[in-house]
Amino acid sequence: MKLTQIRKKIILFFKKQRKPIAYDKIIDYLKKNNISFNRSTVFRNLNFLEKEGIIQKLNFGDGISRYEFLKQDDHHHHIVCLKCKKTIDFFDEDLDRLVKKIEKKFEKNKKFKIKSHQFEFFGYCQNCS
Amino acid sequence: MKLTQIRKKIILFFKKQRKPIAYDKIIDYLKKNNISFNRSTVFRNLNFLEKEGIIQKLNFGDGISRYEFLKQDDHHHHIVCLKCKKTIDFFDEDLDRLVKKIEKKFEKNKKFKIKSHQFEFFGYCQNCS
DNA sequence: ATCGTTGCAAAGGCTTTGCAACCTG
DNA sequence: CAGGTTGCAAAGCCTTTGCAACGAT
Repeated sequence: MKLTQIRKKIILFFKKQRKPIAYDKIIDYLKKNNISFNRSTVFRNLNFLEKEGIIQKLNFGDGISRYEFLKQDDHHHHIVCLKCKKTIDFFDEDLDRLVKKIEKKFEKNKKFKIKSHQFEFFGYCQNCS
Repeated sequence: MKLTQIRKKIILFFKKQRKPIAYDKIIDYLKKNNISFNRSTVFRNLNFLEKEGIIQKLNFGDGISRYEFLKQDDHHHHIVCLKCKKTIDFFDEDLDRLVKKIEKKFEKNKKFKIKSHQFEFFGYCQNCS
């Protein structure tokens, strides 16, 4: 992986934020910091970084792709405000255990090779409700 | 709600299928059955039927909206094949209980009013793996 | 007859692509 | 220096919208 200028900036932004970021927030950031960019390049980098496992694509059901910096052993889920899109991370040990159990069951019974899952809650945060 | 010709056909299709259907599958169906349609009208009906709670929008993380006929007391989740997009429904009582517990916890601690959640598994079905 | 719904055409928003030029390693 | 990466411009999708005409109740 080549560390081009724009790629560095994007990775840095993800590292600093450590939360789900939509494409247009990245554009805002680049503009605000007078970093020259091209939209295709930003998209290409998002796809690339996702493929490399550096960021993770998230999907809050509003048609907007968000990405989040991915640390190892950092499995967590999100609670997403339907209005302001603020997110809270959460991890629940019981849930994790149960999910693993369910996965095993389906690999066995339905011969379905489970690769990933998405689990997010939606609602309204204190400000928005 | 007016039962126009096209709306009837779309609802009928959802009722017959009882599984997640993408927009273009609906178009295919209408074409195959020589039902005249207009793309905007199909979209408008999908939005309308979702708003009315007749169908439910699903989100499998591939950027394609899928909709599924919604029965009352029919809460279930999906296991989705990453390749052919075939889905298996599943319902797990323990999971349901745990989800409710988690929701309560977050409403209390984080003052987050939970409205919905998405929980889907992804992997490869027997044919595709 | 009313008012929700449709068809049409156009546009909007997000994302991808081909190609030549460029820059990183 | 080579091959990955970028910039540009264009196009591809999916989806929405304004408006006049239509049709279900």
